Amino acid sequence: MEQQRKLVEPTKSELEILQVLWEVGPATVRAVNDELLKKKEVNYTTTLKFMQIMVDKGLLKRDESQMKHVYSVAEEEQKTKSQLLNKFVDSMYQGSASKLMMQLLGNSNTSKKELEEIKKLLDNLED
Amino acid sequence: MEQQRKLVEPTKSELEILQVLWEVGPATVRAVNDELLKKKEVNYTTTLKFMQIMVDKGLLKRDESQMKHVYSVAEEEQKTKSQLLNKFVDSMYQGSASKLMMQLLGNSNTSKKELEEIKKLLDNLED
DNA sequence: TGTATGGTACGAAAAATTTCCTACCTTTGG
DNA sequence: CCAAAGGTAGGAAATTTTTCGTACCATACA
Repeated sequence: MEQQRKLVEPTKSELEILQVLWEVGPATVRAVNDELLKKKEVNYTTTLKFMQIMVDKGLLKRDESQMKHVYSVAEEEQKTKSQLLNKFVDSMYQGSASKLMMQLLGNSNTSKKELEEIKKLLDNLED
Repeated sequence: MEQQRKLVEPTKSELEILQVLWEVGPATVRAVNDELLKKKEVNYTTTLKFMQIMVDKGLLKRDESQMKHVYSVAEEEQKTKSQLLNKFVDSMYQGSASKLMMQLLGNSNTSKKELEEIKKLLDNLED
């Protein structure tokens, strides 16, 4: 049963699967599950079910030409991440990227090295 | 039934309530609900229930000395936001703030004005 | 006084998300 | 050919999150 367009939000678990596919590219359920297993206990059929649901929702595409179906993401990694980031900025910082930055800067977890990186980025952006 | 310490994650709905309390400060259920109503349809008792649950989870505190209980957040806004941001950066950008920045920069929603703001921030940080 | 109004508490229904059991199919190797 | 291994499909149970009905208490005021 095919589903609609309208920008489906991945759930927590679905996002984990997206992460794996972003990292390793198109893959079988087995491969994805093995990857997930490095982080937490999860049953093969559970992962299978999720990936089926995600196809249904339009989050993934599936190549069924082989018995071992190969799944890949339906949207580009950057597009999806950007959507999620936007939603995050909107809901947490009233859409203000610089407010988010301030948080990041006041954040001990953001290292000096990171800050240098960021400055470099901005400088390059001048052009 | 009082709950544990261990950094409870607010759910989507709980986060909405936190947002309101961050904005208006300590408030009654009625006040929070009225605020929520500006954004979406929501029943008074639903909001009440959430806020009770949140007290239980340790996300909110409650002053019961008056009949109209007054709720306030249990943790500082910045602390909570910072936690959530960290989790977001970790899960989406492998903990790299500069990766997140790049996303933000490549993002049409981030305006020139925002970028200026951010540069200013970083410059001030030099000291 | 007593009734309308507006609060809280509680439990349970409804919906969404997560998990897993079972049936069944295909491939592989002895 | 048969059994074992490893796939998919689908339904349904379990859990978590969300929603709401109802009971009950307090206050206000006609």
